[in-house]
Amino acid sequence: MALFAEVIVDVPTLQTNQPYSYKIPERFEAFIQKGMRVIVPFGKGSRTVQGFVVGFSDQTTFSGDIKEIQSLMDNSPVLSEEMITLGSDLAYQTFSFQIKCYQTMLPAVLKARYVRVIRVIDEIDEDLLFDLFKGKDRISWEEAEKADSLDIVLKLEKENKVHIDYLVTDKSTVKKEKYVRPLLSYEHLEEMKMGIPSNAHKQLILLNLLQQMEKEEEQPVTAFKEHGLSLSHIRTGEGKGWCEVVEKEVLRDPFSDITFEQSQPLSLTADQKLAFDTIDRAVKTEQHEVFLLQGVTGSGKTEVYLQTISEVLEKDKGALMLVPEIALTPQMVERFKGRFGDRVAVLHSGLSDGEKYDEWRKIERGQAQVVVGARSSIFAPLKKIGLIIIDEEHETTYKQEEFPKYHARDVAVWRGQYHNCPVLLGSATPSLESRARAMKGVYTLLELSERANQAAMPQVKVIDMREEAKNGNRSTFSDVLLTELDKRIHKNEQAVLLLNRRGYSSFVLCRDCGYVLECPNCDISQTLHMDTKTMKCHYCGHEEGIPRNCPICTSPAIRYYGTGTQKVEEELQEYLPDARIIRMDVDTTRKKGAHQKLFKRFEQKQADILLGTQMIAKGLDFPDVTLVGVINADTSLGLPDFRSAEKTFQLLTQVSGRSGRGQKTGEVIVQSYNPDHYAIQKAKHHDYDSFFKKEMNLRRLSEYSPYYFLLKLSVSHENEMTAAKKIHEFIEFLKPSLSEQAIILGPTPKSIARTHNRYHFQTIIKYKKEEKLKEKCHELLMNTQKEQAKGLYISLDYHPLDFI
DNA sequence: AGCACGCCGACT
DNA sequence: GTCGGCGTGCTC
Repeated sequence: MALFAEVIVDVPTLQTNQPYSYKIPERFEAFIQKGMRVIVPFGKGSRTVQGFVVGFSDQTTFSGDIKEIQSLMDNSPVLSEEMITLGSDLAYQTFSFQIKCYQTMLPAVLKARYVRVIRVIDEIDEDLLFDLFKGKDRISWEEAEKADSLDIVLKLEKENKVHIDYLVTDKSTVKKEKYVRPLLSYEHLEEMKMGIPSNAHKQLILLNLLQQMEKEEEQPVTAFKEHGLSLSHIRTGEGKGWCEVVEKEVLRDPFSDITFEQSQPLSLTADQKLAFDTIDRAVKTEQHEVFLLQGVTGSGKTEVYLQTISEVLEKDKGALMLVPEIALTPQMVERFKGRFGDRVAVLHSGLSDGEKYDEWRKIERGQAQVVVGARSSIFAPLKKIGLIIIDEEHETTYKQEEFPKYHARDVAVWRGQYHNCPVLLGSATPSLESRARAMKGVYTLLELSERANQAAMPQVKVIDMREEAKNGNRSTFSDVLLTELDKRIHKNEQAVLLLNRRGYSSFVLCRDCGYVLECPNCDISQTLHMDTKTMKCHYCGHEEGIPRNCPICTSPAIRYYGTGTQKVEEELQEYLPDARIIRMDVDTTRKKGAHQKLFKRFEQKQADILLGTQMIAKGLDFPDVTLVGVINADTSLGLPDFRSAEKTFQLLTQVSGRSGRGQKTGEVIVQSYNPDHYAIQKAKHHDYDSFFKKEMNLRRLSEYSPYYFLLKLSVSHENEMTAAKKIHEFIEFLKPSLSEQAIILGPTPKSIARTHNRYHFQTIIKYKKEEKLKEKCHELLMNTQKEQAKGLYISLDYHPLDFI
């Protein structure tokens, strides 16, 4: 047996971001395993913290006294060998702490909770005992804090009158249910009937029910309650030795009250079959390969997923499928549960922590082999993975914006390599990065170019809002859109209206010519800052005055652009008084399950128009929707982001795909002040390929991804000068190790330059190949530990998606 | 993070 | 003289 356990402790700092050696007490020798959570003493006092055992060793270089592990928190490991390695890799790649990675990979309930308890161990002053301890022998740290008596407590501790216990627990609760078990045989129970009073009806019922069971068979107490028996009735029987009540561990099933209709595999189109065969070959030969499945909206990507997963299950392996949170609709869950039944575990944000934990255990124990879920499901504890799918791979929600700032796609590829299994990226509108990789042969491209049910792609009309303005229509809606909406209401068909409100930044747009003010250096939109009354570029910091007239057409109608959903709804109701409208935005969907309810209402045709933001663009399948309207296509074009055209194209394509899914052909109306913009024109013609070509060319010229990689460095401090000085200093530190090719944008104050009384600055490094950059960044973080401890905040984001 | 050690100002 | 302020450095 190894002498020491190597433990990653729950102290998220750089200095402690390494394994610590602990002695293994004899009593744990037989039980301790890699990947278990342990409680260890840490630091000078008697503080204890949670830790993860990541390895064992027979010797240690540490010269000080080595402490012992205090206790084990698990009976079996919560982290597999794979997860231990993945966590430490992830920490390095994302500039994060190992402990944070492990915590992110596990259900929230397994995270440590720390409780400090003050316990009286010697005679103390009676008044004090009464005042502070209320006559008890212990109180919690929080109670003492509330009573403002921490100074007294610390004094008492010095005098050895009280002891402070550091307790480590977690929030994991295993749900238990009570079961009844007869202890007597049928005949024996029959005899018992003689002995009870004639008016003891409940007892008689109980005896009868017990007689219907085999001896020692178990039935839940709830089954007895249906016959009018309470727990106390059963307890009486228990007292008489007829039966006993036992507790059994059960898994919460969030879908227990829903029955899923069994669904059968559909026959595949030629395209689908080809895609299926190609992926299936990689599954069968256990080859790691990344596939990009590019299929137009409605081309049946999901059916390809389902059938490939079936093959994976045949091989006795598991499959992992990631979808964006908002696409995790009951419709989607139904399709998976319908095909694979109980073998599916679903992880989404609507579940309680306890429910998530149970789904996690179901996977861990091998009771579920198919996992469907949002971003963090990429860490699902499947032991043998045969396939990983990322649906809507272009979605930005796959990148976590908090530490660790990981991208699920990168983790998917990592796990795919580990398990020797294919990774399948699916989208109607792949990110430029993925498509470019497919062109270079890094990924294998598979295409589905036709809709599965032979339905035609919807007709897209682009309405020039400048013309509308010229004709005196200054409202949110064009005449054409209103007319078409009215038609739908009378034909008893439905419409979806998208209010494009991507991001929160404001920009200025010319209402006469559609011009958006751009940065002369960075080719991205400038953002309006009312505090300084200027236009600013978020990338390089360029700043200029707010234009009074359009620099292109000299019109004075150049102004701030943006509208709220509620305002739009009111306006729409005015124009169409008979329309039944469902509004979906953050306000109406805040409550748990509100989302589903609203969709259900729309599905049951209790409304004519579904008006909403981004959340209505994805994955919905309503056969009676024959019109999709995009109210303001320009909002996403004006984003201060070099991906604004790509995001606009994706959004328009996705939302157009909602129209004409049934038998009737669909129509799409896009309102814009920039009707000729290529993102809008290419979306209109459903032409991904030529959009890709055009956008790639622009990216090459403006030196952005996928031609360049990006790294974002953010610094903040309560003192503006310090923050500014430091970020310059850090750039100077990194610069010498960069090649000629690298380009540094900024530094610049962030759009919200001051939050929580801190000043934020950021800089973006564009580069092609910098072998030493990552290492140098780690060096930077190590060198600045002291300053970081003194309130200087440094954050590095590898492949950032967010520049605001 | 949290705690102890350590070196300077206003009190019993 | 001491109590206690929070600056600094370490935690197997």
